[in-house]
Amino acid sequence: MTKTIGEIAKLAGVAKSTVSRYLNGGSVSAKTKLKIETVITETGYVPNTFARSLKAKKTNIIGTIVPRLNSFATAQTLIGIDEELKDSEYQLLISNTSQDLNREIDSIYSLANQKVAGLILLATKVTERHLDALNKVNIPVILVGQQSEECYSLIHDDEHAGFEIGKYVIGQGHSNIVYLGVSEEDIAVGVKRKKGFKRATYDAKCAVHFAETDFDLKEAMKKFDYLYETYKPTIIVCATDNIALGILKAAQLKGLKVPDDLSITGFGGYDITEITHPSITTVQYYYKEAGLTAAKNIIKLINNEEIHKLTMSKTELVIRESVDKIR
Amino acid sequence: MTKTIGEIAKLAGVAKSTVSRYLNGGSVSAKTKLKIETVITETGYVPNTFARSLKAKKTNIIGTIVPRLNSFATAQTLIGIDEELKDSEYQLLISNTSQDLNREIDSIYSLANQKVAGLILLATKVTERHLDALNKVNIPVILVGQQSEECYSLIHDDEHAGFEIGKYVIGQGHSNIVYLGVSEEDIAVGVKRKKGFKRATYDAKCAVHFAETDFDLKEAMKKFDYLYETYKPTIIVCATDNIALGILKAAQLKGLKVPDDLSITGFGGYDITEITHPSITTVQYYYKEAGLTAAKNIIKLINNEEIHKLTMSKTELVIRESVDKIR
DNA sequence: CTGAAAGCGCTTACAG
DNA sequence: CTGAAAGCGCTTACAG
Repeated sequence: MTKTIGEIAKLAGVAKSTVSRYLNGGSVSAKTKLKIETVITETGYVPNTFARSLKAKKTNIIGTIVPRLNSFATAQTLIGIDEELKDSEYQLLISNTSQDLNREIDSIYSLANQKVAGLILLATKVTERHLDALNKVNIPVILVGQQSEECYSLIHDDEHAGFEIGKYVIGQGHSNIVYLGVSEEDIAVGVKRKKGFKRATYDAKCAVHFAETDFDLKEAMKKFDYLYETYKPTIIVCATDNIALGILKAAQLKGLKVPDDLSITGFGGYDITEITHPSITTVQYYYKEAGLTAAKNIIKLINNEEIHKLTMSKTELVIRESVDKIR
Repeated sequence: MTKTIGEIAKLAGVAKSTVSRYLNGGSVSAKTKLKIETVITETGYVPNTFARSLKAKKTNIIGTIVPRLNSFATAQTLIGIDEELKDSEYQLLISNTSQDLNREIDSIYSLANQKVAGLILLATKVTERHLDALNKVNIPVILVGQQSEECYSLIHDDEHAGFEIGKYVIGQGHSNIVYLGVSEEDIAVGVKRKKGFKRATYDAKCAVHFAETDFDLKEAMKKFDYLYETYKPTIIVCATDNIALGILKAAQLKGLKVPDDLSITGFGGYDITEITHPSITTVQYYYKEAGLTAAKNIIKLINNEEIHKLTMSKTELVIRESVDKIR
């Protein structure tokens, strides 16, 4: 059924090597080119990827390692990568790790073993083991979401995002604030967003109470009562939209009116924050665009073109209904 | 750097074919087995996938074609598949089509060309072209979400789901109902859910107005005003949670209180329906479990084991806050 | 520009 | 149980 390069060669009356050269853009005369072209379209010939990869010792696959499949940020980033890659000669291979660090490391080696042309790593944390693995496999890599001195990285401007939220919250007159962040192990979400927020609120005469939770919505809900009762804040600034969603739900379950009784903000710009009632004031992250850029960059790296060590994706404050003006 | 089977053979003092046999579970004596084992662990040898696939003319890849990446249903199904496959000898390859029918067909051929061992197709529609392609490529296939006589299928019990919602809505005393469905081109969502709902409401003395929208949340929002003004329903039964989310938002924007002024239901059991205020009464679909089962089934097919032509995934009514009791 | 030959790293009958 | 040999479908120097 499926043809080989040898059969194509025979049908076209040329040598295998000539067909191969035609396929790979080598020098072929106009008329042999035509002959081969005809045969190929007639037969619907498609080269065998394995044979090709075996010889060439590389593939046209871009491996993308993601921590989870069911996240807005992941999905959008993947969509961006996919969009950029689908019309290129590269193919996207997605490897999910379910937030298991070991699987993440394993995936690096396993994808390298499959001779992927490049690697995009949607990172939540960059450990020594990551760096070590990336070093060993020695293929082009782009980190997305976290930054490392030793890698090409694409990050969102978390600190700026935090700063914008901080400025806005102060501007709305809030002076008793809970900042509900996440562990500082996560540099982007845990450290930088908070840092930007601190910088914006530092000079203002306001109390900011810092608390921590994880990325889980339900966990945030559980934390709500304690935070609200302890600090009686007029606003809870949440380090992710997901956390904000949890706080919103918990507040509403308690019978509070948002934003009249309590204001809430998030980070990320997940679609759903526009749909809740009230809609949530947040900072828009451009995940899809980041994916596009990451894909473009990895292709450049593969082609030995220069790219910046660090690419910054912008963020933008989106003012909606969940923040009250305090007078 | 990376070793070949030949080097392993030399180090172990045996022939390549013996190493190969060891690798593939052929008969090898205990002591040669030990020798080879030692060398392999010492060297960290990993067989070259391409060489293997080239010879064997097949891979251990399960291709999964998805219509979109940013959907709760897709994500959950993929998580299920991934979970089942990650500890097996098979690898998951995800191919996104962005709801482009042509890309869907292309993906079938392209994955077949890559000699995937099996194919899982998260289908929204099954056309002649699909069947044709599936037929031609002649590899094990499982359809998920839609059913076809000519394929192994795994579907959710849409009709039952529709029936349950219908029974519940009637039981709550609603008699002026809008059923907001989708195009009948989609058998599962457009036809079966409605059919079940009709069956449940047929005998009741109530008015059901059938309307249609697409899968887009914003589109549903746009439809709201007309539906509400025209029919003055006490409830809008939406064919997906996404549509329900749109209707909920539109109703709230109009200043209606849900469920006091208007009740709303969905289908799917998306996480977010639990978080909205009010939470949405819906039918829980078990996407992740469906993914697990699909993966198990495709492996059985690959191994020439028997499976049922049709597997039904159950659905379950989840009563929450968005439906009022009418007296 | 074109072709013959070697080789990529594995597996698979076939002998022994 | 074990090994030598052929071959999977391609690409890549090397001659011409």
